[in-house]
Amino acid sequence: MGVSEEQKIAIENNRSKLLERLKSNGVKTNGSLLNTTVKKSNLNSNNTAVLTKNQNTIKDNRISKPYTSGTNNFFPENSKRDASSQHQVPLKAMIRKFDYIDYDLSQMTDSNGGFIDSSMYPSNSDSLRNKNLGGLSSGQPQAGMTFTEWRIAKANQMDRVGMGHLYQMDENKEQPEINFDLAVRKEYIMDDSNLNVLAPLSELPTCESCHKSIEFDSQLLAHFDRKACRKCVSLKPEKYSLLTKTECKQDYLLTDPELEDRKLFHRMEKQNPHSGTFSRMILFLRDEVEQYAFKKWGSQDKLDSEWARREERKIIIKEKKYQKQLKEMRKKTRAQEFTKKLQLQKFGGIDSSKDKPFNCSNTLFLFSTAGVFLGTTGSGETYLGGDTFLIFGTGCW
Amino acid sequence: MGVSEEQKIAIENNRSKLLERLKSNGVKTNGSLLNTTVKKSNLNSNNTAVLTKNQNTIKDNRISKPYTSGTNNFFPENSKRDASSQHQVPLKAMIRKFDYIDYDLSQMTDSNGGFIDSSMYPSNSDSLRNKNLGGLSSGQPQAGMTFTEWRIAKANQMDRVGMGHLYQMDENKEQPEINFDLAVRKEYIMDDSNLNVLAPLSELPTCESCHKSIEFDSQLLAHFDRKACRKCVSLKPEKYSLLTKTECKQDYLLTDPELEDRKLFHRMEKQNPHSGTFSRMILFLRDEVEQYAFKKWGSQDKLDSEWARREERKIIIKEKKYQKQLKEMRKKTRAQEFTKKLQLQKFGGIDSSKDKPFNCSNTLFLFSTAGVFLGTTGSGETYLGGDTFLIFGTGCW
DNA sequence: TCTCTACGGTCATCA
DNA sequence: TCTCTACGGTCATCA
Repeated sequence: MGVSEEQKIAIENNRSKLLERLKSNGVKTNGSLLNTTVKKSNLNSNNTAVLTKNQNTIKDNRISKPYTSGTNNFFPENSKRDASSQHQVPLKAMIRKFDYIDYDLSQMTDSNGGFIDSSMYPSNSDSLRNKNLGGLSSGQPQAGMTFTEWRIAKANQMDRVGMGHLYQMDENKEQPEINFDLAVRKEYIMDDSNLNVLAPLSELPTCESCHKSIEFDSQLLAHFDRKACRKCVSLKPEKYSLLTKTECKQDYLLTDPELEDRKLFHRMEKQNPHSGTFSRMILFLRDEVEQYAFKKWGSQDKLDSEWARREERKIIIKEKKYQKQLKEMRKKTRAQEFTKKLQLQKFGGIDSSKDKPFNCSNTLFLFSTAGVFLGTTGSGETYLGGDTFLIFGTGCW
Repeated sequence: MGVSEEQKIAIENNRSKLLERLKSNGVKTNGSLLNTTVKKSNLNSNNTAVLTKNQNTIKDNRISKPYTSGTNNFFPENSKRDASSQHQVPLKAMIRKFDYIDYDLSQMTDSNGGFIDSSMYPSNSDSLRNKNLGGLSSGQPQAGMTFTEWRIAKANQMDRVGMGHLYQMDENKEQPEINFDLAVRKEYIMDDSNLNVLAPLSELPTCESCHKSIEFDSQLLAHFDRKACRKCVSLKPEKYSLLTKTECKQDYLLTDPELEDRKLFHRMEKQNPHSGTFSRMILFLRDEVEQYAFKKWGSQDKLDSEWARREERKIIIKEKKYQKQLKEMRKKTRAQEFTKKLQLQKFGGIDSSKDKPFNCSNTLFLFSTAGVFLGTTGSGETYLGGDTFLIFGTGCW
């Protein structure tokens, strides 16, 4: 439908009102990082509001308060076992299947050629997802692993359920010079006898982001196969922050099947912050998700406009619903009033010429469903609440 | 919205037109059984048609050409191995897992207390669905079965994939006096040494429908645990006919999760009539489905009215879509015409006073989005194709 | 700082 | 005489 001048003005008004509201709710409209996402409640207005299409704003809404992967469970300073520092209410304990089941036959996949799953053997795992230690789909220690691999896999299990270290470290003990992060990369720093024979610095891989640090965020390394130092991780949330599954769906318009596809994204599971008995929270790496989403929707701009389109649509639908309810209400109220007035006229002594209940001051213009103009009602006719005409029918007018 | 007199007349017209069409398509509107269901194509009209609410008609549409369970695989006269008598095109062979896998570990259910599944032992199967032989969820022969039970289960497997008998019978051989149906009920007719010691007739159970026959439709017995003779089965399709899953969804408004719930309905699986490699066709007993649907929707009437409501809705939505397309088309055409005329006026020598392309003979009444009457356009103004006004806004008129 | 599945509908696609 | 899952959305409910 085309938009009249008057509508344009109304829309502009609404647009600026919305922007005001967003700002007052803590959403910044410049390029800096945001403290709040645009929540439903912010947009849930009864006015038909048009969303700003400013790219920065939309993008920034997406890169809102992130999960940083900086909370590194391998480091002693973060090794508090319970999550009470983050959550005021103590969480219910988590039920962890691998505590009492080592081999879950029900998780075996039917390969339609017997039940030998080549992915059980690391030497066979040539696919993208199996290539790295953190990506072993079950997170369980598997056959054919070295002890170090097993230890990492076990740590991943722990990470996944938010339980911290496999071997709890002494908090007072001084941090060893070679920390777990480096120990992980045994091919570089340890020989077969497990002695520390640190290779020359020039041969060590460095942070993918600053290309300086040789100490990596082990959570990122273990779960997402990315070598980045903790500093870069915390400084670049637009790349390294973690998103919940729900956020991925909302902000990047990904679907459940996509997010469930282990070949598409790495994932890290954590205890659900609401309760340990609830479904686990699933975290994705923004960088991976964003890359995929941009490809899926064609470009960042296309994703953004699709996002805006849907938000607008939501508002319009809400608006329509609201108007409908309002109309229903009004109809009902009028019918009640009408009945009351009738009763009063019948039984009371009201001067009906003074107090006609349903006279409309405006003339009604009657159209048939075909859009043909039928005529007008006389001024002062009684309006009984039913919709007696329709416009926008099939015909030409 | 209320309906004007003119609309009422149009609706009545459409209703009678629809009825004509339904009749000419072989859908009877009296109480007898139908040969055709009301297919989408029948209802797929561009007019806003109102469906008849005649209960018999709706019900009869539901009890349309049924799958009878009369094709009894236990009887020699029906023992043609392939389905070529029914299908002109030979079907592709079916892939049957149980031909090469005896125990499918991937089908094991995680009981969260180890993997001992009590339903594997018939003595433990006290639930409604496990109580009967046909209901063993996997259809596979299970541990602890007697040979007869195993034979029935095996026959069910065969039924399920539409492959007929386990032991093919000689078609020329005379039918034995005691047929398979009776043999199944060994507790009545056989002693432990498997000799035929037919019990007195008075002690045998009889058909649940006519209470006379002692020979039951074995398909119905095996899959649906119902003791009814083949005559009754074929005479009472409103009870004993079988419905595909798709039909259950369409006609009884059941959902996938309901139909997948093995505790709710018995089921029988057959080879997909389109191809053996497609997903198996799943058949349900109308009696069970109907009982459940009536309970689900409150009553038969409520189910019927819900069905009608949805059909009407579908038509209305189609109608709207069509009108929208039409309007789009017209708009486009007008724009093209307009351009053409302009070009002609510019370059040709047309008398524009005679041939004004877009003058509307009717006056336009302009409303704001708030429903406020703004005024009228002068007669003869040019209409440029955009919708320049909206009615039914928020205000009072 | 949540996740899953249900609902209503429609659809193509494939199996 | 088919079935399944995908899509878009919304929701309550429960976990």
